[in-house]
Amino acid sequence: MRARSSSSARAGRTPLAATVDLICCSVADGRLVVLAPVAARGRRSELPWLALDAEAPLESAAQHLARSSAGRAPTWMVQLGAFGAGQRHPAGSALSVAYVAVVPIGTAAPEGMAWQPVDALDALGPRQRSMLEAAVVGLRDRMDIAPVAFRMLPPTFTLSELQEMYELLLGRRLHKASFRRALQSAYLVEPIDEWRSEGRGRPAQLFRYAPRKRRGIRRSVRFELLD
Amino acid sequence: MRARSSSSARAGRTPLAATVDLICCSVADGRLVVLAPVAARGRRSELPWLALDAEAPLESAAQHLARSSAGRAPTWMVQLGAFGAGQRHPAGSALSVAYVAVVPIGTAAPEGMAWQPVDALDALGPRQRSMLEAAVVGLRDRMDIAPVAFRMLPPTFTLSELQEMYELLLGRRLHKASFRRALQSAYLVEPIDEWRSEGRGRPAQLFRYAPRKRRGIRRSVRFELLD
DNA sequence: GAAATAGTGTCTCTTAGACACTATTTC
DNA sequence: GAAATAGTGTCTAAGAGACACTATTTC
Repeated sequence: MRARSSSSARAGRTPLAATVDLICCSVADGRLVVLAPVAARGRRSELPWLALDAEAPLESAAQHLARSSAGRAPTWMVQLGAFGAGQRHPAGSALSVAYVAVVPIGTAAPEGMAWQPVDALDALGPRQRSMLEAAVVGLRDRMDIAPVAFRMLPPTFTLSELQEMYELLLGRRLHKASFRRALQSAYLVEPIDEWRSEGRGRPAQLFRYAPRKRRGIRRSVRFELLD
Repeated sequence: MRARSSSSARAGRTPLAATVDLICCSVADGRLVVLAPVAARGRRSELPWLALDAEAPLESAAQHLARSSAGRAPTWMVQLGAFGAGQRHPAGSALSVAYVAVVPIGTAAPEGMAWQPVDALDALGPRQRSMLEAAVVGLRDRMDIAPVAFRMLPPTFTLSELQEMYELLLGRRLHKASFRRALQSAYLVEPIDEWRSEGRGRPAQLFRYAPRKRRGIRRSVRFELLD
């Protein structure tokens, strides 16, 4: 068979149902959590989704879905990719475009929705399970090039809070002095003239995310292939 | 408006046309090239695509499209994401799922197809142009975690060829000694008992891609945010 | 021998992590 | 003062890039 390319028949002959799905992440009780509608007892859980129509741009649809499920605009969002591939979806759609979004720690879940720890959200359908796994990996992998951790924090935060957020998302402990040194030389935060005392211990200075333009970050070649 | 989640209507009410699109890359004459059907004079160029139906898994559809357009199975392939968003597509589809694939240098284009330098493929439609740009960035960004450069080379190659491939994809020169040192300590290649003489100069030893399992690559935290 | 390409040894500078320390608060 | 948390200075080892060199081929 040689359908080689576009010289074949026009598309549109086989219309299919598609959705935009949302993995909206935040942090609660020191765990990564995801927004999901409260499921009835013993029923399948699912992630928020929206039927996609031909007119609306993907980004708008995702933004709209995020706003309506989280009750506020996400502080960061990115497309994860398309999922389909014979995996069942709650909407019965053939294709789903997944977006991962982030809202700051402490954001309340709207009526009918709840924050579920990502590792405790069992009863998901197969396709949405794949998406959730991709989302967790995706957040971790993008932390070095996108302000994921910052967007999960309130506008002002302490460096310890920032480090804890990094540790949570990366899933491992970090070295305090190294963390601060690297942060310093990246010109990403700016101290504000405010301190916060958290019970015992010396009060911590508050910082704000204020990235300064940096020219040409010239990474060296890295060979971290696993395959 | 509060459609909050899946509690709204079932999807499937608004079926739409979708395609799988392929950005199949290789190298020719020291440039990154992409596979495209030969366009008639003055006509729009386009990238290979395939109408997507509800049954076939995305991966299979992409594999099939790649085989039929390149005349062989790609040596590496990954999904780039979904594109739609009000950008026109040659098939008139509402949604396209893009895959970027790689075949080794020197692969001949099948009848009716041709290798076009990525920076010379002007007359693409808006959606496929976005995909092409995403593909080039995607290849570059994945080089450190996936064997993209290796898959663009024949099974055996010299270290100079490998370095040139890295330089081409990264778009910058690399330091020879550093490159080899890093490669060495990554245990990715294996010398074979064969040398190649390329005209003048000392013959180069041939190598094979033979990654050895490495446990826990523990990258340090990096802050390379641009946003 | 000259030119060209392959491949390596050494030096320096940067940086990540370890360690240990100082600083400031509550009890 | 003890305990707890914030924040820093210094040492060491690893790694990247620069430089210069050796090695092996064709002409």
